[in-house]
Amino acid sequence: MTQRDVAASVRTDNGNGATRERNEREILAAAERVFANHGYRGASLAAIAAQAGLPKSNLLYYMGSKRGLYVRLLERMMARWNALLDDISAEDDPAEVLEAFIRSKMQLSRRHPEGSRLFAAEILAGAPFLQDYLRGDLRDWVQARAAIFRQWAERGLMDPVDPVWLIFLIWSATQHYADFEAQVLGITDRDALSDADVEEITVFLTRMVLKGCGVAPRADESER
Amino acid sequence: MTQRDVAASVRTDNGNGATRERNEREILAAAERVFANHGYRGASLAAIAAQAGLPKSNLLYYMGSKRGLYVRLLERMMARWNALLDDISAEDDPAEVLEAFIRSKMQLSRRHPEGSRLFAAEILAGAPFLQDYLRGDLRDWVQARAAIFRQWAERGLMDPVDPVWLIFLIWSATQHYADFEAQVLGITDRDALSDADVEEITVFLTRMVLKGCGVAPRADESER
DNA sequence: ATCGAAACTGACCGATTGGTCAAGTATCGA
DNA sequence: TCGATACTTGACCAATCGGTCAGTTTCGAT
Repeated sequence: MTQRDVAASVRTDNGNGATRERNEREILAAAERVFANHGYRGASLAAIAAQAGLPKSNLLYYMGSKRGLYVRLLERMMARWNALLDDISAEDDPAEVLEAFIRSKMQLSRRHPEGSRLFAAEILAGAPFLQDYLRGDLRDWVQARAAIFRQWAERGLMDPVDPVWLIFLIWSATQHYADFEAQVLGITDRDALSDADVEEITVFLTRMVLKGCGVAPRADESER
Repeated sequence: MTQRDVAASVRTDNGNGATRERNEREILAAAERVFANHGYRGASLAAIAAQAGLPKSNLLYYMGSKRGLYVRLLERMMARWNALLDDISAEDDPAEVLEAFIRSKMQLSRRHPEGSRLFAAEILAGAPFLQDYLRGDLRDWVQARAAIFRQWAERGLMDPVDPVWLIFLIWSATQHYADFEAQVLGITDRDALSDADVEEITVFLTRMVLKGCGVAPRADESER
């Protein structure tokens, strides 16, 4: 962006790229909802366009094709995911790492429930678009963490549980509140989960996991 | 079943009702696969008919409509689910009950992965067909169990964790291996989960849950 | 004022959707 | 052998699908 362009977009909020940016944001949000509810095949461009308040032709003008739109949404969700995959080392405190892991995963589900459900629908369908990611980057990430968990176990900092099953346990438990939201709300007779609910669940899951695999709680987490 | 139907199926085992039975079984199996992969909207009768090896017209002859077929599959899955919702009382041993709970849920996901994914897709879509079930029978069942868990906690048999979150934890962790099978297999580089894998995961989850909420293991579960 | 590019959209396309229907064939008890 | 019932299926339907395209409007830079 040149300095003049910046000046232009400051001058008027519908400057050069602003229209495109706004419409794309609207389309992506609408598409995420529809794809999350009905999966790739079950989603229709007409439904997405209606949600976005745009003609179908306009939607295709920006996104090119249904497949392109879907892939773009998946990539955005994977980027959010990768953003919280911080590095850890065997020197870190297991309790701190596990709690941060659970908490950040829980917040991702909380902040992007539609994206989480979109991902879930993709996996349910057999991950036709994400095969390479699962067998590549994500597998590497899991194996790296697993190696560190094993070192912790050797040092007696936690029980010698299978690290991969442990990671799956944390993933499933946290993702549940986004993917199965309809079930959670129906059974607990709620309209929505409050921030307090989410915090309570986070604390519950953290305690279950830490105690379950024999990790001593953090120092500042007093017994009660 | 009417009296005439019973008489007919008793008379000859490949008699009148046998053709219907065989075709319906084939159709239901095919439909479960397709609905599980693509959800209600994403599934097409043509795809189901192709999987079942029947013309689409024949499929509709037996099932009446797409909606009717889908509802029938959901009801079949709920029946399987209800079949393992045995009654428990506060006098039972918490460790035994929790282990049986985890084990039977794990086996349900193992034996009927497509049914499990079908259910998951229905919930992902906002449970349009299962709202009443979730807010009725299933809620009652959860609340009944929760009451017993609380009694156990009062008697010091387990930590005073929120029973509902605990039930959701067990549901999500067990269901994960059916619903996210593609992810599990991709990350662990497997073609399928073996019986030994499932047993290992079951033992892992049982130990995590029992230890996590402070339940003493069963007497015959020796320490090692 | 004018020009080029970006944005926009209704009309339209062939393919697929769930579903109907009439015209069969198969199988059975009588 | 015969009528009834269950079963089978290709042809067909209106509606919807993802996508194309030509034509128009909008808008900033000159």
